[in-house]
Order: sequence, then C-alpha cells, then structure tokens
Amino acid sequence: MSVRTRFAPSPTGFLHIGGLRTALFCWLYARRHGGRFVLRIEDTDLERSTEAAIQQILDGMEWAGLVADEGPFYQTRRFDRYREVIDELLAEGKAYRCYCTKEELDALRAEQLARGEKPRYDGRWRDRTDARPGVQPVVRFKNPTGGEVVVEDVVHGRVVFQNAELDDLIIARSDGSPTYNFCVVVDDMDMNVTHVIRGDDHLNNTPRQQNMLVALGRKPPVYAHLPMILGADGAKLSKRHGAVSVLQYRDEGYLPEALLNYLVRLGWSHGDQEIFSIEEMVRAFDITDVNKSASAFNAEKLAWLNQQHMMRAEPRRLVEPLRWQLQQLGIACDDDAHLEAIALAQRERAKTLKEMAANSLFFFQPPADYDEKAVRKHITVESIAMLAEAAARLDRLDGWDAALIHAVVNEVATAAGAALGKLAQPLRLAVCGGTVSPPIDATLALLGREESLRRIERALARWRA
RNA sequence: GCUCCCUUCGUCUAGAGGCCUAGGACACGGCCCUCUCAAGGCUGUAACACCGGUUCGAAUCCGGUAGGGAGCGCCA
Repeated sequence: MSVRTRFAPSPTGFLHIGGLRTALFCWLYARRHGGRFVLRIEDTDLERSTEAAIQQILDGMEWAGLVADEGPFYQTRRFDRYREVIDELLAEGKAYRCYCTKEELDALRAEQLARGEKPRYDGRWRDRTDARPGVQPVVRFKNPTGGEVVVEDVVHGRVVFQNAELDDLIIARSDGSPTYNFCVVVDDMDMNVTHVIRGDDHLNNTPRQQNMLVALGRKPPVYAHLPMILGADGAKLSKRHGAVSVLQYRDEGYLPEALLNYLVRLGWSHGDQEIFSIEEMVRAFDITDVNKSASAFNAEKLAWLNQQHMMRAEPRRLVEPLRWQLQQLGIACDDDAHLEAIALAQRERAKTLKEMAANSLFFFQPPADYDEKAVRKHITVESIAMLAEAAARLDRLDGWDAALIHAVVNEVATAAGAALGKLAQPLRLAVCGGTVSPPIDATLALLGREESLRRIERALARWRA
C-alpha cells in the first residue's frame, strides 16, 4: 500500500513551530515515498475551535508550502460516520453505556488519588445492561483487561504498555458527540493513513488507539512519535517563550525554506549538512533517522540559516517580501528590478528581510541627518576637497555603473595620496547618512547619478559651512 | 502518586564496543581578507548527567540513581 501521512491540528490556537515541524515531517515523508499527505482539522471541541484559527493554520501551511494532497477534512462534518461506528461497537459488545455521573467519577478519582493510585475508571458499568433513568449515558470502549499492548514506534522503538494500566475511555459524550481519541482512530482508518507521525505527547494515547483499531478489525499504522520542541530556555514552548504563529516569522522577514530548514534539523540530521533546499530535504529525509530527545529552539541559528537562504535564493524571490517589508516602513516601490538589485546588494548584510528593508531606506530617501560621530571622524578639509573632485568627475562620467564609479573613486583618492577608505567613507556618509552600506561603487550605482550627485552636493554644502 | 518517554560542547547534532586525543554547525573569542558593515577563509574555548557492572577495550551494551518531559478529562 502506498504511503499516506496526515497532519491533524486542532484549531484551538495558532499554528506554531511545533505543529509546523510535525506537518513538515509528514509532508517530507509522503513526498519522499511518493505518497499522499492529508490534512485533517480536528475541530470536535466546539467550545474552543474557531474559524479564525482554521484560516490561520491554512494560511501558515500555504506560506510554508506544505500543500496537502487531500483535505482539509473536518471532523465536525463526520459526526454521522462516528455515530455509525459507535453503534457498531455497541452492537458487537465492544463498547457499552456508562451511566456514571460526573460527581461519581470525581469521587472515584479522588479516592484513587488518595490511595496513591493512578486515577482511572473502574469499569463499573462494563457488564451492566440496565439503564439509569434521568442520566444521559456516555459510551465507553471496552479496553482489554489483561495482557500488553506493544507499540512499535519508528523513533522510540518498542514501547510496551500493560492493558491493566488503561481504562475504558469515553468514546461518546452524554450528548452523543464523539471524543478525540475515538475520532482519530476512525479517521485514520477511513483515510487509510499508513504512517501516523505526530508529537510524542501522544505516545501515551497510542495504546488505546491501537486497541480500538484492533477492535475495529484493522491493523495499526506505523507510528512515529517526534520529540518536542522546547523554548530557548529549555522549558516547554509557551506563549511567553517562542510559541508564536508561523505567520509571525513571515512578518519578521524569514523565508519559509529557511524556517523549514531550521525545523528539519531539530531532531534530524544528514551527515554534516546544515543547509538544505526543499528538494534536498525531500531527498535526504528519513523518519527512521529522527532523534528521541527534545530540542530547544535557537533563534540565532534560525537567523543564520535565513541569511544563508537569502544568499542562495533566486534574487527574484526576494522582491515581494522585501517590497512588503518596505511598505511597513512607509516606502512604496513598484520597480521590481530595482528591488531585486537592492536585495542582491544587501543580502549578505542582513539576517532577515525586515532588517534588509530597514538597512535600505537610504535607497529611497535622502538621509535626514548625518551620523555625527562619523562626520567628526571622516569629514576634513582634505576629504571635502576629494568629495568635490569626485563629484565633478562623476558628473562627467560617460555611463553609470559600479566599475566606472569605482575607477573614479580610486583615481581621486590615489591622486590625493589617500587610501580608498579616506574617500569611500565620506562618500558613504554623504549619500547614506551613516557608515554602513554595500560597497560604495555599488551603492552609488544603485542610487543613480542624479540622486548621488544631489546628495553629495547637499552634504558638501552642509559640511563646508 | 502511578504509567510511559528522554539525557554527548551554552544550543542543534555526528557517533551502531576499538576509526574518539569525541567530529560538524550556530553562538562566542582571535587572525586573515577589506572602502564601511557584512559575507568568506583559517583558528581557539567548550560536551559523553552520575554510580556500578559486562568486556582485553564502552559515549556506544546491561542495571541503578539523579534530573527533565508527557500522559493519567464527558480537552485535543
């Protein structure tokens, strides 16, 4: 049977990097094996699921490029099917109605806890066929009482659970609605999921699900429980520690392939390779190479990878995100070629596109003022003379490109017996207002002759005064 | 409390009993390159949680201890 994986988020919050990595591994595994990747929205918790969260998850996955081959399927649209399976289980005596009240269950739990036992349902309605008037029953699955359940997990190996540790879990609430663990089983079965790849917080749910699958006459799928991603401080990802929407990474100026590259290397590696294109990931990824231990999120490494990906990207790809970042800073630019040229000139000096935009403002507006410290350091009688000379020669230049500009700057400095920097820095100060920019020839070339000269003249007027 | 899972540099990882004087990457420091900032190159600091055992030999196998995590809901 061909490989089918699924990503099954519940829309009770945003899609964060933990979820994204799970989705990535599912997607990679399916791609690698020519299988199909299914998206399922687990929205049975009517209270907490929201339309906005669903949309947000969909947007996040689209941005990341993790396109589902099938779905999204919604569990809320499958209630009839769940009902059908519950009735089947009931008819076969594999499930039963339990008329315990919440109060009774609470009392039971309290007693067990008091005795130092693991709280679990004691099966008191398991063999009863009567009803209790006035109580809407729940339906419980008849879990085997003895023996063991063996989960053959691809990442954790063989994990053994005693059935005695498991209780009869509720599969339908008293209002008739199905519960999570049951829906998962029915869905994975109906959708012919061959590989369940999910966070290892679900490892403890697996024996119950496996038992239900067996009761339904199905062979369990292959399980792969991925280690968690922790916050930078090594603690669980929380709202205060890095648990942000993946869309926030987009807005902060990260490339999706960089985020994915970062995530794929959490719990997985391929020799000494650090940088992967999406294609390389698909080719190299294997779920059996995944680690067992949790990993901490490291923002510096993500930033480094983002820069590496920006430097390797097709320059055209940087145009749209750069335009968007500039817009956030109040700059509108519809000249694609210009944006591409700026990105090319700036990408080795920015970790993110947001930073690139911030560093590139001077390409769109003259400096409001000049870095005072730098002026004191670089602006002298000699440099002013060189600036004037350079301006005059640049004005007469036959053509306008980095090579021609470089020649002029070089000659003027040499003629004055100065190092290139003695002229480059004043020039940079004049056109950028600061001391940081791409090489001065490239900067002037990008700025254009007219604007460059205008800025130099303006600066000279100021500094001569 | 009970069950299950995890443990190599600060962080991500390589490592399948001798190839380990433990390799790579991020970060950090130094040097080089250099018109600035970067990028790049070279280089340095830094780890097998602990205790026992098996073995000629253990980061690797076994047992225990400690620490961390998850689950034990009419949440997912």
